[in-house]
Amino acid sequence: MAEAYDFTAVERKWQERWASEGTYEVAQDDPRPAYYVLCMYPYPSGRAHMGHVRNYTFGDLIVRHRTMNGQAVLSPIGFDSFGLPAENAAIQTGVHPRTFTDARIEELKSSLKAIGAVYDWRREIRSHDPAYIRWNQVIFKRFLEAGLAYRAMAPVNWCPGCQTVLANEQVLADGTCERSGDVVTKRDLEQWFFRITHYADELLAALDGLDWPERVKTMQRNWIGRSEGAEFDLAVEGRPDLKLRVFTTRPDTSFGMTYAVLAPEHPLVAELTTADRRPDVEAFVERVRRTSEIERQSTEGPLEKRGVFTGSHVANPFNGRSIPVYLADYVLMGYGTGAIMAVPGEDQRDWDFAKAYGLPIIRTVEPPEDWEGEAYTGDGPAINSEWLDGLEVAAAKQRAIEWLEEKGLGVRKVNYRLRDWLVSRQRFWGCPIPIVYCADCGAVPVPDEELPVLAPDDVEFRPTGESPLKFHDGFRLVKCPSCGGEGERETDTMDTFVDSSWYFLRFCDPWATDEPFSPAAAEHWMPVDQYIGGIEHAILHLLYARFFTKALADVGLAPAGLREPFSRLFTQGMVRLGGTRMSKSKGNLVSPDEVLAEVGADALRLSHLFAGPPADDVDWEGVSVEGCFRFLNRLWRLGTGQVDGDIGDRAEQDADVEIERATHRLITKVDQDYGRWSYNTAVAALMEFTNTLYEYVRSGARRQTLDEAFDTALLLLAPMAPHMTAELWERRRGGRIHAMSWPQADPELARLQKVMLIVQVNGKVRDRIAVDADISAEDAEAVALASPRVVELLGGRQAKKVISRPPRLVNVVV
RNA sequence: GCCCGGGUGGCGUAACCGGUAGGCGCGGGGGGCUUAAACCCCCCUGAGGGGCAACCCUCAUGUGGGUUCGAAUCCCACCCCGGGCACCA
Repeated sequence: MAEAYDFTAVERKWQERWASEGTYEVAQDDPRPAYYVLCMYPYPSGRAHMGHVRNYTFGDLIVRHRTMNGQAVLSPIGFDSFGLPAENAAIQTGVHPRTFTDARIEELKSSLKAIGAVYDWRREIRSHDPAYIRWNQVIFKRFLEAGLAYRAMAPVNWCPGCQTVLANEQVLADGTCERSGDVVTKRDLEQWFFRITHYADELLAALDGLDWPERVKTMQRNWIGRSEGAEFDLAVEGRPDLKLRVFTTRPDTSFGMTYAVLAPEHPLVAELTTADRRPDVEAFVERVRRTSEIERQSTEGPLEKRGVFTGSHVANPFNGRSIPVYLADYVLMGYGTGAIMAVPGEDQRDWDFAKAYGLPIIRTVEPPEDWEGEAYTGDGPAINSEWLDGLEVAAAKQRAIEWLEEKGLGVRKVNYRLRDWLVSRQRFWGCPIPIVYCADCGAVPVPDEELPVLAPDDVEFRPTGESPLKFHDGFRLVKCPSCGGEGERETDTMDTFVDSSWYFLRFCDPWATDEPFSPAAAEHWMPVDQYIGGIEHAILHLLYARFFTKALADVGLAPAGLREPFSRLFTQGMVRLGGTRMSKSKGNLVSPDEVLAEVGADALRLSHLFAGPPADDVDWEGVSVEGCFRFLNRLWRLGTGQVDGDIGDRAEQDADVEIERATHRLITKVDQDYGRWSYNTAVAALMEFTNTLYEYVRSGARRQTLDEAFDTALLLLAPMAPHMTAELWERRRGGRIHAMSWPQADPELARLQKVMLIVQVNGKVRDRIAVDADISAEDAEAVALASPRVVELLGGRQAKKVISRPPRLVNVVV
């Protein structure tokens, strides 16, 4: 029966079975403990790429592993199906984005099935599904009612490539668009925002309790950027009607302020500019306005050109001293009050500016004696600060804030770098914002019973860069829901990150028709126990989803106690090729389909798992598909009796007991590895074990021992290579391997009984002696000293010291 | 500049709590099977040296120091690679 493994037939057979038997469909009333595994909502870009395969292999493996461990595992999937590529395709080909998108979804679905990933397909979600759109719009309205959504005029990020505005999170540090790479410009537009800043403190504090990679948490902390300090007013000299409010994190250094600075966009600029300074100031403001955001953000450029004196002076409330007011491009209107007090002694930027403009510098913190730098930002006693003198920084801060509050001059204040989330997008292929504008009533929400607001199909896609909705009168011109007068529909759609901010909740109850999801279902499944995705979403998606979860709980749509969506997050590494990221534009894609055709799904999955630690990037060039394929075929031959050797029934001998013991050690090892995401070493252990079984068969095996050992290995491998293990199990034992219980190691059997004792002399290995695993320190020492090698090396000398660490090691020091 | 990761054979990786560095796989070499090749099976494979041999010795985990009986692992300094943040007052 020399039957080669026919992966094509076996994979098809089992994929059909898993689907037809509904193996991974779960219900809320399942008595087993609930467990929720989720891979990040994929954008349907067609056939899966290697990054997808890696991601979904991990996800699928966990689903199967947890199920074998007796849990009711919720494993849903859906498609983040709104977005620009479909709209761009429509402009190029005239095909409607829905047609385009649905075709891509089918491709991705068939890819997922082809790698053997299993889901509760009944729960599938698509963002562009009218039912999903409806609940998106309802959520928008609830946020609006709760004050968590609002419309405001603001200088916003405009991406000329995407022809839409972007959220701050979607603009990279270099001022380019996260999606298209175009340079983002600023525009003043009236747009819709979500008040994510309302949750700034909670979003920050709750990070501590999350089992997430520290790297991701740090990135979120930086992004939220909390800083504590004080806000207070500076009286404008000669203008009792004006005050200049500043924010500082260092109120303790206030006695050292020697000038103040406004952002060029500050509303008081005109008021504070004196007649003789006006030409210079206006020229400066004009120049800054023309400067691109990137240039302005860069630290480059001569400081002399980056500021200008206004001609006005303000009073330092701490000592009444008069200080000049400047404008500088490095002060940002969007943060704090858009104005600062400058303390060059303790802030390097202020120091540099003071040097450039010949402004005085007063130190208010005593630097260490060996201090050779310029501005000193470290700890130390206050100096030159009257009643703060001698206090350390933290105490001086508190004292200064108390003083400001006592005198009614200012308040303690916390500021965040985080801005509200701009959700308007001037695009067609997204969820319409359910608002009608009326000359009399203003912005009126569309009544719930009229939802969803759906984009019309009879639109023409033209490369004008503007949303076709703007030119579709049938869509745009409507009656005001409030007064019945002439109204105009909002033609902007929502950021697609809105869709991915609550899909994991909808998965709990995708059948709900009266609400986005039933709170009871969310209560049952949420939070997601294991979330898996790429590090690239560290800020964007993961921060938005956290905000949504809190906001939905607060508006009563989600359980009140549900504050965080993802208890545990795993961020897998990227798949690269030849050192660079695989991408369509680079033309360096390795298609999973080709690999699938050559070696099948199990070998492809194992290749990803074996390639290295899941959190690390992998270079596909170094991935050994062959090795995994060979391993599977070796396993197949062993499992189907195609290995030469002597297998018979007999009484148990020492060699058999050794195999039994090795089997239990394998269980311990592999089980541990599953628990710590160390699949590469789990695969290595299974390979090693298979090699051991080959030797065992060659040297004469006891049938029962071999079968138990082999079947245990199959069980351990079942989550990783589901097709072959299912087939072998059915042939050998009958039934479904994935319905079996996860093997349990017998600790007594797993324990080694004989160990190699390493004998060192002066830290160098000089002998190895087999000893009992439970040998005492004294016995180990005696054995070691009796070793001929040791006796020889000692040459009659007395050991100065003997370190005995049974059962592994004895070190003889002479 | 600051904050995280990471530098181990020809390559990808392993070594979990300071205790045999190199397990697994790739690649390479040798042998078997075969008319032949592929597949498959077995053995060898860090570098250098010694021995007829079983074996033995020395060196080796980015570099340089340190702690320790003992360091890939801990500490200090430095170099290189990857990632994040970077006028946020």
